Amino acid sequence: MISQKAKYALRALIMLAREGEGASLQIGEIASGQSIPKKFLEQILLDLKRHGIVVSRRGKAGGYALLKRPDQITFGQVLRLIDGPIAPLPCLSRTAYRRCEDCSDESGCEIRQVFSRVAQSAREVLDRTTIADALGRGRPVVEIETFAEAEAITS
Amino acid sequence: MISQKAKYALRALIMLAREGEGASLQIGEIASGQSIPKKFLEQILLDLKRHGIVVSRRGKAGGYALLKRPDQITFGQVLRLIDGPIAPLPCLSRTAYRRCEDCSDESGCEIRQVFSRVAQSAREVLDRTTIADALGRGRPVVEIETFAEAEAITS
DNA sequence: ACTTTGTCTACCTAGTAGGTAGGCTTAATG
DNA sequence: CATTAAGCCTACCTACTAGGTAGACAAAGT
Repeated sequence: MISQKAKYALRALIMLAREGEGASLQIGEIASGQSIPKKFLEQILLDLKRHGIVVSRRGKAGGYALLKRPDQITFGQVLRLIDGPIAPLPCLSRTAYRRCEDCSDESGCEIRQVFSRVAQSAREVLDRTTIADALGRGRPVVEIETFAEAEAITS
Repeated sequence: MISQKAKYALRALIMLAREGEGASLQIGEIASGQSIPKKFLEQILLDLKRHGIVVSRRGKAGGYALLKRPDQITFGQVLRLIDGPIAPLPCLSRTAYRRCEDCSDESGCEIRQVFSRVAQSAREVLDRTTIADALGRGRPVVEIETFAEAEAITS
């Protein structure tokens, strides 16, 4: 299950993207528009800002706007930065690999083998789908044809 | 991330399956063989028993054995009974559907649409792969379709 | 100055993960 | 029929996390 926080983050980004290029919204507008607790959203946006996805302006008439283009923000990125690794086992994460303590033979681990397929297909969706894709009734997801291309995205 | 408990359950089932048809093992044997805390494993096996996956015999020379055939026990079943729903959103679970509180229009929800693809592919793997599949060095039941997928498995 | 926005730090509460402890029941076996 | 070795059951514990709240401070527009 993805966290409430990640859902809020995605909803906020989608709302900002809908606003159009360069446009900004205030925390309060997003919060009431999406029924997100305002002070909680504050922390989330701050987090997105620290990761360079969004910019803010302070003071009267301040607010938040997207820094990256909607088609350059993937669900995977957002999810990783809010919820942590996507992989179902630490030993399968590319971005935050950790050995399983109790696993003696990683490459022979049957459980790992099965879940590696789950992880792979989850990444395939999440690292390819962008905020822009989610937005319109526009075309779903672009097919990726080469392995190199997939690698580039997954980085 | 799947829980430690689910991993233990799967490892115990795999070990029992390796033992062969009708054969039984004691909690202690499984616990030490797989480095699982014994009293914790006790609870897990009890749970598997209540769900009809495993049978026990009490008293001296007791132990546990598989009740279902290894090819009739899927990873999905085990995961659901230990960790709960597989779906990344409550509103996507088939076995434990729940509306998202704060979602006004479920069918139009962009987040749901994206994650439904993740859920779908996770189910595709987990509900098809059985303990028997995990066992052998034989390849899993599901066809391998993409290069990336093949990469992931051999890695 | 004053007001309205974002920023930062601290804190809170319920629930869960990952176990431990210990008494009770069942069944071989000597 | 007592002993002993297994599973069964209930209770409990500790650390951590999810999902927030609270409130003082800092910048910027008017």
